[in-house]
Amino acid sequence: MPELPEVETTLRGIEPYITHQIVDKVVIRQAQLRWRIQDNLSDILHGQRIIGCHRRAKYLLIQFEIGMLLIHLGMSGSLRIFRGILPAPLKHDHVDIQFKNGVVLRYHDPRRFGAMLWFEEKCDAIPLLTHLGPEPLEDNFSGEYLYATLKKQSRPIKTALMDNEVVVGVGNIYANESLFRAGILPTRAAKSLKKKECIALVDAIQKILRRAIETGGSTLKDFVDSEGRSGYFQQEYKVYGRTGEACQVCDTPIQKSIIGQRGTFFCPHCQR
DNA sequence: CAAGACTCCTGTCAGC
DNA sequence: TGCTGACAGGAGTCTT
Repeated sequence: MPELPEVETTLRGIEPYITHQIVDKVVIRQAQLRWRIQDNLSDILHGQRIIGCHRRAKYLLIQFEIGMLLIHLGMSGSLRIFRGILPAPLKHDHVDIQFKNGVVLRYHDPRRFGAMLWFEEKCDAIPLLTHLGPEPLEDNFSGEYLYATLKKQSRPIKTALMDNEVVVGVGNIYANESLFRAGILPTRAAKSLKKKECIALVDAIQKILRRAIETGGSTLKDFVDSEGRSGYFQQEYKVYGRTGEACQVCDTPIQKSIIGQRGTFFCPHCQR
């Protein structure tokens, strides 16, 4: 799935083209995503101007004067901008948002785990957004914060990292990679981490996410950014999907296990 | 209350 | 080669 770097990359890709633009219509070819897109979305948005685009966790928030369109890319979603001639929709091109100036924002999502929801209430009244923890790249996500938060948690550290109430935007791939870089076994009880380890872990998460954003961001091989280029962060995985391969640091074979129903990859020698 | 299982969906890949 | 089945994955929700 697009993890946070992909969502951020997507935001940066679409934002310049759609901010201040006025919606002409919304064409919905497949409304059944994770939740059904409401039928009258085109009526609601017709003639409405986008006043800003933001990201919170992996949610894209498209702000209008009368409300907000929340878009989640699920695990296989992508958004593309088209100007000029609009190509015929491909399979899984579920929604087009057409603007008065001719620009089209097209939503593509083969597995339909994504979402496109309209809210008229304020952000702090939207349940999806109210229980989210800190953004991983902001100052309030620190080693001290993580240490304090995990202090009483007996669940595995990897499970805690992937919990959006602890920190948002760390999905399975980045949880695996950051634990490897911090030298921490994913099975460790969260509360067993020393403050030093929490600091190292936060540092690893931030380095990996920043690097992924810099390189354009990609997790799934079919991720496509807003102009249709695919990312290439997947070339840099150290443990994810490398079961049996030699650890790049110590040559020990990478092991795989399942934690919280998620594939978990680690080096039993480098991670303690 | 916490932890785990289940759910949505389709493309991909292993196994026969 | 073709078919079947398992699997992946974010995150809300239901079950234990």
